[in-house]
Amino acid sequence: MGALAKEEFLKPVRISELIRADLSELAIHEVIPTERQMAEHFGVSRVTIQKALKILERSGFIYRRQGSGTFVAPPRETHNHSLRSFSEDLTLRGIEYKTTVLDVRLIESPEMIDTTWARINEPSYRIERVRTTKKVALSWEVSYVKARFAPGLDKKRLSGSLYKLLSDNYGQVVESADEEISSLLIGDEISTKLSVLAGTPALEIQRRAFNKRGDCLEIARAIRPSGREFLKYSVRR
Amino acid sequence: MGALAKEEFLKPVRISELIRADLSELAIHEVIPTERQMAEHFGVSRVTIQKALKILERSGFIYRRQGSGTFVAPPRETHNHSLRSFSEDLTLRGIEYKTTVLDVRLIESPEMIDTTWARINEPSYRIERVRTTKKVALSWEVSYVKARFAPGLDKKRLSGSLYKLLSDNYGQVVESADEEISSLLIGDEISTKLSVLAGTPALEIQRRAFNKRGDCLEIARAIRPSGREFLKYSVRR
DNA sequence: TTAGTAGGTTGGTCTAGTCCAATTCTGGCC
DNA sequence: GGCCAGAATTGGACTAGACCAACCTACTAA
Repeated sequence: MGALAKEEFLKPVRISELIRADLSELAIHEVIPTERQMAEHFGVSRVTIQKALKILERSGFIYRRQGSGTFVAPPRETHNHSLRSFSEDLTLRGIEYKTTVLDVRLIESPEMIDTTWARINEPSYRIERVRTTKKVALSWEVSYVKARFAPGLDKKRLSGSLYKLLSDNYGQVVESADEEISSLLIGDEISTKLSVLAGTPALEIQRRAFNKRGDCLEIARAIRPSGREFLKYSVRR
Repeated sequence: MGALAKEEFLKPVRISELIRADLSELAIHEVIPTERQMAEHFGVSRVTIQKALKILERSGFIYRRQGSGTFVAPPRETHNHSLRSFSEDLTLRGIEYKTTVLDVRLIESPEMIDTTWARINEPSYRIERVRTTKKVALSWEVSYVKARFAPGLDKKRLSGSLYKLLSDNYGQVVESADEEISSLLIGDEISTKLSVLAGTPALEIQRRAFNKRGDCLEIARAIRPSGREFLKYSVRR
């Protein structure tokens, strides 16, 4: 503790980052300092340390055993799976891609919205896009974004992340999403748009994205031809 | 608090269930009692109430706004996605199915384990199963379970949930799992085992399951022909 | 009417301390 | 040497209380 500046902010998240940085110095299954030691070291209460350790435990960096101590967990390939839009997903995986906007349109009358995979009862923007790398077609996507959450969306640049745009321009943060995944064979229409052979097996992903209050912001459907491309999920009880 | 029996357990989880039961009486977006009121009502501290509400918030039943209150969230179709084995998944969705064990075998020498989707370096049980409903083939699955975590596994009944068996008989609880999903066309070998036409599009799911300490208990691969069957995921940031 | 301010309410966060349960350590006994 | 009982340690869970920031409302002044 010593004579540290009191102005510093040491929330559990911050502390968990500090602890996490030290973990790399330690061997797998090595014990780390006790809660009480850390509380004194960081000059905070034990509850705060417990929250920091809880974060690291949920993230799979440590595991804990009552009566014995806290230990460094063996590394895992996909540590953190968080909610990502399709483009964020690609960016994170280091894949360079190009987004082509095929169509953006405001559909005023709800009955004209032709989604078969989810109902939407209000004016929405329909965004049709294709993502490609240098040579390979990655995905064809249609999103419906409710117009009241993003007025004037058709005037914006849609070649980047849709979620980032919603957050930066409209304060609408996607908090959770349901996804349904199925497989299908690519038909004629999409095969030309993606420049792949008709009959190629593909993943079909249908997504509904929600903000904190449970409002559905977006529904989307994506077709991803599978050239050994995987969707990764990490789930826990 | 009064003269309540001290033996009762009122943990945050229990309280969250009590609150959750009352939610159905309320309208969507209706405000619920404040933390302080609930703390007094249940005779616990405010921190405990906060933990209970945190559970409900994460599950999507309520949303909260600082300075204003806690509110009932609109219902969502898939509220809780938790980690399930393939069979738990089917049971929860109310699908009656039959499990046929095609093969169970202890593979003593690691180099004989022929997984192409994950490395496994120690003796393991290989379990090959097929799941069917009355008429439709649901999935073909191969699991490798490390033998040191489940000695004598081949003597057990494998027609139920593998995770339940690991938990009940060996104390090995699956805490988290990585899944990779891709699509493929069903080939000759699996088409006969599943009684579907070769060339049918299908989902390919590869799973690695871990206990709390990060030990990999099981790796598995499943093929699910897609007759409009969906895999559902719910993700949050 | 309108704009602005002050005060009370509510969730968000943290502290210091208590009690408990699981585990490990230790010392004595056979 | 081996075993067992008790002490010490560690994480788990909870309490009571404090302070803060966002929010809402009601009153006030222009």
